[in-house]
Amino acid sequence: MTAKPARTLVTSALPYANGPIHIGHIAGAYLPADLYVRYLRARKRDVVWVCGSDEHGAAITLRARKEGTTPRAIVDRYHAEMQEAFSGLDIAFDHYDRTSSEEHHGFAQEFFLELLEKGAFTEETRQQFYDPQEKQFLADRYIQGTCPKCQDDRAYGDQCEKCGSALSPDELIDPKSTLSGSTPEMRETTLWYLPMDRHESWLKTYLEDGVLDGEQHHDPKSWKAHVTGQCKSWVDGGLQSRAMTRDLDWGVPVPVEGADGKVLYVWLDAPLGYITATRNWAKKNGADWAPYWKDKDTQLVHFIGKDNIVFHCIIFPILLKEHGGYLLPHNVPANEFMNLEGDKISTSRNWAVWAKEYIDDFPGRSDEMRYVLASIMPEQKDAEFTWEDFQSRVNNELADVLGNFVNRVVVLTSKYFDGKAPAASGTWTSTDEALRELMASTPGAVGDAIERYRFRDALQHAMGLVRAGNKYLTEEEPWKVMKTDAQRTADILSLALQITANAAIVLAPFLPRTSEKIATALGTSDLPWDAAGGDLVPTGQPLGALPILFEKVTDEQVEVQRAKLGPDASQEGLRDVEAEKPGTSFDDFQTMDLRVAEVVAAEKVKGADKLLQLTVRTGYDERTVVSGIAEHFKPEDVVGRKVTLLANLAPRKIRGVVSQGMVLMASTEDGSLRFVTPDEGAEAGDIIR
RNA sequence: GGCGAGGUAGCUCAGCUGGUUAGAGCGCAGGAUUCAUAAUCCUGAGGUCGAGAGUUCAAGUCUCUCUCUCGCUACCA
Repeated sequence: MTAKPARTLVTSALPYANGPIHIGHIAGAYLPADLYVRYLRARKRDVVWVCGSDEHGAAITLRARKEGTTPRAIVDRYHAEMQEAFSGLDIAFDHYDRTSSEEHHGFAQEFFLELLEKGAFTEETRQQFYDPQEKQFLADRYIQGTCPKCQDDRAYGDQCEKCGSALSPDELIDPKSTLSGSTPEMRETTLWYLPMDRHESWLKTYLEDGVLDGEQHHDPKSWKAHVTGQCKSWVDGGLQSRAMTRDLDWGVPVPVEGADGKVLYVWLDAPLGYITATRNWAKKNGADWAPYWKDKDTQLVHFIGKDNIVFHCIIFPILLKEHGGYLLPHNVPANEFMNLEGDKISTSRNWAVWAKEYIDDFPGRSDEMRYVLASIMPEQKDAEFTWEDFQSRVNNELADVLGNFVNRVVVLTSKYFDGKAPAASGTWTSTDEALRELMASTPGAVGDAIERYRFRDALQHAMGLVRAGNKYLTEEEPWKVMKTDAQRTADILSLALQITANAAIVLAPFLPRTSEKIATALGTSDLPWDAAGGDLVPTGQPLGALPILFEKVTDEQVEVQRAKLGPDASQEGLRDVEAEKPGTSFDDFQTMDLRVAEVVAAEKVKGADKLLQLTVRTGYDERTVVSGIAEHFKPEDVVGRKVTLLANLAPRKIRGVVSQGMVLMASTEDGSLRFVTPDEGAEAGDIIR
């Protein structure tokens, strides 16, 4: 993109509406987009930024069931909560939409039908069980019946757990739906697949050379290495067909006769939400949405986290191109992940800094969090947020360098020139000239960095101007010069005021609130980016009030925040774990044969990361058990241990090895495993009951 | 197991197409200074650029092997 685009459409990943927003989300896809868009707006470019809640998918229905409520209630709650979190951090979308809206359903269906007409999908028609009561087709796992081989009456549609034989649903005797218990009927159904292998050739050119339809589309070197790298590895590895519909009752219904109980796959549904959002933005603002998605001189940029790369760079582009008429992304500046206090961010372990809680605890201090996240943004590798680092950046950089600089300038001007911008003589010393050059070049440096998605670098440039201002004041010592030379003092402070005004402009994308406060203190409300680099505060302009820009973060505040991490203490030991399974019977329990066993040998299964092949002694035989614990235990750690064995589990071939039983493990909150070990004195072969 | 991205000063990170003594911020040590939110400024110490081998007149920067971290994926739940 050397030529300036006529307009830019920016999207941020649609956050999934089943949990609150934390700083990892913010630093990944929202703050960078916000910085980029604020900058473009300041440059008076035509830019629209859309986002919205992703409200479909199985995870939401499961959560609703667990909480005893409806999917609608879940998404309504999080839709509201997420908007609050974003606005608390001044993440200012032009439009924030949601995928459960009527407009989106209508548009997504229309889009799907056009793709269908154009033959973008391959159709596979087959007989599948249908639950008339639940009005949906049943995945193999949702059907239970009697195994034709061993007559066990709890065989699933894909496999009998008792004898281990692989089954297909129609082999089952007396099949039942596990959803309703009713007898399913066979119906003809169509599945739609996206055959991605058809698209390998143009994708390769698009990703590697930035060429699309024979034209230069974007500069591939401007893409981040990890984005291009991951995409190329997918395409080179050969693309597979991917199902574009799911059997679910919560989502965009497939708009085809006889497709009851089928919805569009979320990865078809969600990115189309970008387009819906743009349409709704246009409707709201009396604008035309089409140029933003269809005109060749529009630039399309997707901000996402690294886990979404393939969908935005491969699958969505395929859909857009197949449909025709739509633009493909010109850049996808995906960020890596943000870690927290030495560990991964985890919603379930409450190892996160929640955007909403931050604003509750630090009201009005969104700029501080924006600043810190921008300075440590995971642009090319994973980054780490710690509260100590937060404190040190806020105190040393924002309060001491920026806040104090502005304060010095305003106080000196008030003291010596009655609070009005003094008149400069017009002759500058070489020191002055050097500083004026930096002032002139800083907006360009900041802007270039932002346009290349180098936000930390941009912030460094902006803060560099402030640092230079501090140095200038210290070296020129206006408080001494004033005693002998009022005009020279006026020159110094005049320049310092221009530096302050320029800093307010280049920092505005990062620190919108602070920038406004500085403008007010300089007696103006209008500091346009296009005037940056030169003199912005006219002679004689009366200065306004300057509040303390940044309070220091205290050690106590840091401690409070750190103490909040991890399992919630107020819950008094109650954990947020999976709901209990529905009741079972004593008879059912009796079918399981649990025994104490001793591991006598262990080795890694070749070609598998997670599997250990164990030889266990039961007291009456020795057998092989394959266990998925290799990531947590080395073979030498488990030999000699007494374990709990589910002895009568149907044998099953795993990675070429027949496993005769299962070793019971406790799964801890952090995802690691512990053996269920009998107390001292229990011997191999002891029966557990 | 396959693939991708990383591993650079105590900490957080920059280092584009290979080129003289490897950089920034913080922290640390010493000094200057007082207009200012005990703030600011200067100077300094500090790195065998994950390990090993290779290509080259020259490698943090290219090639190969190994190792660790993160992600995708497979096998697995």
